[in-house]
Amino acid sequence: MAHELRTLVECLKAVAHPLRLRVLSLLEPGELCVCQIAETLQVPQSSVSEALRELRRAGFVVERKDGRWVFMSLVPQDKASLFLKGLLGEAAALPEVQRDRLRAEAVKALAIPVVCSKVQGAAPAERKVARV
Amino acid sequence: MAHELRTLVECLKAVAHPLRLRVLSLLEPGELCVCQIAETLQVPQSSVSEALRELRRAGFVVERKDGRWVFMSLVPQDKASLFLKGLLGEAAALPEVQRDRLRAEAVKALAIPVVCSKVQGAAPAERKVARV
DNA sequence: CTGATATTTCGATAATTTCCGATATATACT
DNA sequence: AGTATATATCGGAAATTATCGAAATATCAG
Repeated sequence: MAHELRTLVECLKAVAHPLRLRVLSLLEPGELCVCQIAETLQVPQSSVSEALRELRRAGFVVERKDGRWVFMSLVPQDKASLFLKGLLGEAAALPEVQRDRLRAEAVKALAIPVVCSKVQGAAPAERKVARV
Repeated sequence: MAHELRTLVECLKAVAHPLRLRVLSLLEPGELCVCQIAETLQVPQSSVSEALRELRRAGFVVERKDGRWVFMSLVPQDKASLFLKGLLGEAAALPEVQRDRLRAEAVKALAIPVVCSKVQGAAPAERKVARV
């Protein structure tokens, strides 16, 4: 996997972050697109995008583009690694992660465009028109 | 192990650091005292002490005091965890870590007080009396 | 092309982490 | 007691990371 200390440390940093670890755990059962993740975790879409960029840099996930959306999934040989198996095992036991998984099931039941539209308008609690 | 996402992330942060990961790997074969680690890794003693504090906080190592010196070792049940086994396995393959191990063997061949005196006097080339 | 939608990148502040010398604490020795 | 030794903690400047709205990019649909 990593051939240098520096590289291994970068991998560890990538997962040593609550959002990124939740995203990684969400992907264990299978691929999801960015907006599905954002909706599931209720965080800004740009934050999800940045989290995925780091996970990709570290080599944990890969993307598959399909039209407008981007599906991310765990890379299979990483899934086989003792380290990642151990980590995902630990994570799967956490209540936060289990809640995320349930929520993901509900989100996956919806059509993707519906999910995406929810995400883009979601963030500011109250905001209607008011441009500058 | 961790019962909360926060906790698990703290554990990951603890090892997502080059010095701390090297220290953790050094301890795999068995306990070492602070000055042995500092001498092996050629870093300031205060840095080793801080690294060990973080590793202890994260629950990876425990201390055993013996007179003036403090021996640190991995906690056994952690060694059994899939996560740590995987991580230490990855780390053991790294050239930096292998070099550290060799150096540790040489250091362990010396008497501890000798090692300690090397460490404390290391940084400033020469200092003799001069007390304000 | 125009407009809508999905995602990425940018910008800029805030928060956290790193690093190591200096100092403090703790234990041993005399 | 005092001195020496081993480790811990502090201080605080520099570097890194987090965060998220805003702007940019890319793709689709007419």
